[in-house]
Amino acid sequence: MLTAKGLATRERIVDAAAVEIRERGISAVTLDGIGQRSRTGKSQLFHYFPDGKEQLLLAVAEREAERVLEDQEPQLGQLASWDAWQDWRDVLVERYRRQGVHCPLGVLITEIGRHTPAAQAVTDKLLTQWQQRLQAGIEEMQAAGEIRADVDSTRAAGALMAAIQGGVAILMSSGSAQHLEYALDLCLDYLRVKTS
Amino acid sequence: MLTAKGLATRERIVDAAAVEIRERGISAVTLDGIGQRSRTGKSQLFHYFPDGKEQLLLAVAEREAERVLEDQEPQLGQLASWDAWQDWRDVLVERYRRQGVHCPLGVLITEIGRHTPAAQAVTDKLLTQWQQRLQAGIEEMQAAGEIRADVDSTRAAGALMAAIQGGVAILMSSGSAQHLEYALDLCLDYLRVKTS
DNA sequence: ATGGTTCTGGACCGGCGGGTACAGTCGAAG
DNA sequence: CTTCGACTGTACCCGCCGGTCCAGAACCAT
Repeated sequence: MLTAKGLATRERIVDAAAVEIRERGISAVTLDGIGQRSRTGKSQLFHYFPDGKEQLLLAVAEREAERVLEDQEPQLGQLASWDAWQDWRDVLVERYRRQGVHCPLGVLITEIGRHTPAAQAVTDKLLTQWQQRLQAGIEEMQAAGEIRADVDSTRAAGALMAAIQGGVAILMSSGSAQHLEYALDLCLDYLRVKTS
Repeated sequence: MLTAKGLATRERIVDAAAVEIRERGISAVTLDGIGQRSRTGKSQLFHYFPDGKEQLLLAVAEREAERVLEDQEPQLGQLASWDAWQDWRDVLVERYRRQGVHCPLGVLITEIGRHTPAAQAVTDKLLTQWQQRLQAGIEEMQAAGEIRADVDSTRAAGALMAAIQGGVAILMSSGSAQHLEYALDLCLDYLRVKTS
């Protein structure tokens, strides 16, 4: 089992791993480095994560995935007016602009993502939840007559997801959030169109 | 200098590295593995790439970047009608659907991309060229009266780029090209809108 | 053929990093 | 205060992998 002290240590390790990934990049992350930053050693590390590095990295991925959605609250839950959508857009852009070049989640996924099913599940869950929230917002707007009824909300939400992911990908490699804004705004403009 | 034989060997090495990255993922790529697949040894490897692994990987990245644009020809150069746009879209989706989970370029960039300026330049060049081609196509359509004149071609082309990158990113982690299609189609629908 | 260059094979090295072993220390329950 | 499990520090192991070295084979020009 886990005592309070143990839990705190475990948390310190995950935090340290997350920071280490952000600052040095996934390929430069070492267990020793994580140990040093969290003021622990490999013995603790393997005590809390018996399966070693992979298990630890997975824990970090789960934590980061939760954070992605949390950072969009409360805006993501109140997409019932154009102002609200704009607010959400601004929060999202700002969040990623600040994060800048370092996308711990993306890096984590591309690194361990396609090999282990567990990591893949983390991505799937995040993407699905995110998209559902957007779709719910679109449908709310349709119910209020603000978006044409003939817009396919699944497709639109899916496109929005791709726009976000792509914008962030380009942000990571170029450092500019311009594409993210372009893509987001184009999607929103599309939704705002009154007549097809 | 380089003899014909040497050039062939060099090519074999780059090919082998590209395949190795596709099949095993960047983190599992080793010089020994590349040597084995290309029926060479590390001595040749360092003979043709004195700066070692990084230089080799960069060469692979350059090759893959060129291929990305080549694979879209001739469609990318003839975006002068809606049918042509549709053809381009289909070619793109099919290309990435076939490539499936393995995106050597993306992987390469996220791995060595943000650290070395040389690798960053490869991405920038690809993205810029690609976007310019799209923008030229949009402007051609505008000149022909097929797209509203008040559409900002730079923004639209940028959004299209983000849509593609995001769609591919999701394709890589989920295996489905659905999002890529949604995003592409939404952008094209947006361009097709007659009245704002 | 002969000299010089390019090309190739194979043995070697050094350190880095994930993982293990073990001997403790702490802390709470009885 | 004892006891037992959770917790922690240290030292160690070992396989892997990027990189080096050098001797020799192949190739090319004159």
